[in-house]
Amino acid sequence: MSGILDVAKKAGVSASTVSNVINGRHEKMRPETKRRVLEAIEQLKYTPNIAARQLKSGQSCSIGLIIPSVANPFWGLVAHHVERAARQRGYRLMICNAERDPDVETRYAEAMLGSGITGIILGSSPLSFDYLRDLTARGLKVAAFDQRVNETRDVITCGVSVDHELGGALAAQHLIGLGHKRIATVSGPIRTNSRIGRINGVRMAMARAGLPLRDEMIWQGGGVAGFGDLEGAELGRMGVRELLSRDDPPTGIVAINDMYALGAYAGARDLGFRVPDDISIVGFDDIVLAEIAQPALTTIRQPVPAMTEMLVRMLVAHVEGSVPADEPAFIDVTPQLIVRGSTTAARILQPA
Amino acid sequence: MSGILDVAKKAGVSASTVSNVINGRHEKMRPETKRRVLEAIEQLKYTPNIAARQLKSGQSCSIGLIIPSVANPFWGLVAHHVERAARQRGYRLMICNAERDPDVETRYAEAMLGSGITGIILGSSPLSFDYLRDLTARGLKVAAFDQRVNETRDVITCGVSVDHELGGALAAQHLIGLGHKRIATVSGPIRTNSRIGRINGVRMAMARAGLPLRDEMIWQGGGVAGFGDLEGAELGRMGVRELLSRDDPPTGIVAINDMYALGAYAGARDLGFRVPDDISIVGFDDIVLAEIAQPALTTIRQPVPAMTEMLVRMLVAHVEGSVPADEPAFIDVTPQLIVRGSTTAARILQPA
DNA sequence: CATTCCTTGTGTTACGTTTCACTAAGGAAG
DNA sequence: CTTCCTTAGTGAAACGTAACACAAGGAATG
Repeated sequence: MSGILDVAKKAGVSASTVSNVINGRHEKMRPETKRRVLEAIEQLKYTPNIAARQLKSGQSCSIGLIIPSVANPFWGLVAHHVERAARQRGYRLMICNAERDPDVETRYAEAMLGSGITGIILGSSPLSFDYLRDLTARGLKVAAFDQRVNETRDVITCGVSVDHELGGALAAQHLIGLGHKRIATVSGPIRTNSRIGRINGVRMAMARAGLPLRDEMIWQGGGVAGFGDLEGAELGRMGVRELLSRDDPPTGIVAINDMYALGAYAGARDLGFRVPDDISIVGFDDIVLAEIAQPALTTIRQPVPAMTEMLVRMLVAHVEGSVPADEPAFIDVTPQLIVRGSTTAARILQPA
Repeated sequence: MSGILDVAKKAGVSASTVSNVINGRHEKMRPETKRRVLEAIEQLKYTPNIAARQLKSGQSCSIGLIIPSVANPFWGLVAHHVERAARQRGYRLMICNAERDPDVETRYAEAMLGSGITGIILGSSPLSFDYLRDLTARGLKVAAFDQRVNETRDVITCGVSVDHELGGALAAQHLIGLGHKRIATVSGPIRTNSRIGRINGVRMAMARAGLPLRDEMIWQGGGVAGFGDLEGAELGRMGVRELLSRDDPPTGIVAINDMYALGAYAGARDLGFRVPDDISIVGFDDIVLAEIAQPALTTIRQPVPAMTEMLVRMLVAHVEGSVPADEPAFIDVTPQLIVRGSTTAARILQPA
């Protein structure tokens, strides 16, 4: 493994000059010198040692992404776009999967900070960010996907989020507009701000239409600590089975995300209900499979490319310390209702 | 940011002793000393600087995973299990997404090697690994998911793979056993060993049954360089639409993976074909959604947890230089046919 | 009592890079 | 001729840690 000194010797210059070449300070030398150095680098197949560079400069040129659950293709899509946005700015992306477990998230964030990554994007939207306070106190910048402007500004640096309330409301309004009166929600643990927001949106829209969202219509399943979406589809299936087995089953379902919605399809089928004839289902996210599913899933789309672009831009600006003061730290984006085949008019005169 | 010297001063010992405490060489000191050091570490909230440690020791305690396409939940599952296996051994996992683009893969591998990661797992199974030869020459150990023992031993350190030929054959045999005679395959670019293997398996099984797999029944779509699975479902849809529009449409489809298979569902529906009544479809991988889909997808399951466990074990052994000579470098695992609802008996007396 | 050994540490160097102050050479201005 | 500026490049000091050789003090041994 050859170092900067070997290159320097071979090119007949000093290590400083080689460093200057590598780091693009070309104006400080003759073209001839630069050419010799580049040639030496080429011949020795020299690659800068990132650890040493980082140790010295404190910069890592990487950002981190902590994903709630790699099993949900939605987060795969997010990762894909975050990576693109980061790469455009010369940053690499380190992806970690924490299954929404604060302990695991803390460990990863700790490891990243320790390895010189000073900016991370957090995909989960926990109720409290207190467990990250130590890290942010030590210089970590945390950008939150799915976190709207709120009282946690001291620990969260910036955030981009779809308006979850609005999204939930759009979903519910769509069902209400189709004549549905008994609407239920299906979710895993409602212990993230995004989920609470979505459910609240449903509740508000229903309230505006004079329909109460009773507690027993908010189906909630799953374990206690660390809840990925690996089982999301399975939970959706269970939830719908249970809801449809009741005396007074709902005719419309708002699933907490598309994985739950696709699971809900299966749960409805298990009991002989047809989607959408017997039960209308709305998802959230608009993953690729939503369009492919049978029937194609009506869902609330999050504009992922735009969101990740903004988030990465803000995070990088903070990491580089070049954040414009007039730029808002938190940005809300608008979700969009995509109507497909999984929703239809409620049957008239449903049995009470 | 406090360093090892601050801790040493606070505990009244030398930096070496602190280092010994951190690295578990507890037998070299009195319990009392150790306690004082730990206390100082606690009070100062000291975390070792990973860059410095790595620079000094050359070890990074991380392995890398280069994923063909984060948009395919199958790779999400793989990432999940690789991460578990790595963590159990004290390694962190750095995940990168390269969309099967050799240039991107090279860049990421380069970045990882430069940052001290000497072992990576490669998810794609390209026809040639030559583009990695430079990296392996510089010390990178590459473990291949999906690569069977072959002539590339000099560049690939170890590998675990499902027997793709067998998997393809199982899929085809299943269809043949159900009376299907016109069987087609649907895939994106057939330019990985895994895809070639799967198609060959189909071909071999058909040949054994006296059925030729004609070239026009091997539908292949997609672009030229870098082909993710983001569009996998869409390609599956297109492929099946085209195949079913022919004069002599197939009655059975083997999709190159589950995403294509789910896309194939949509393609069949687009043309009014019912699955499985009019067309039987077999997938490959067994992603979570395979069971949820309507109808549930018959597919070839890869035993992901076992595969990742073995792969990580072998890779870590090589990285640590403690590889037992008797351990085989390449392991084949057996795929399993999971029969669900997307396949059924071919209609008797199909129109010629 | 002298020697050897063990325990419990310590001091120093090196890892490969960046950065900053500095300089040698050449030219322009006063 | 001197002074000053610019260009092109140098030298050395860090960054925070691990590793190795070594040392002080006491116990065991001959």
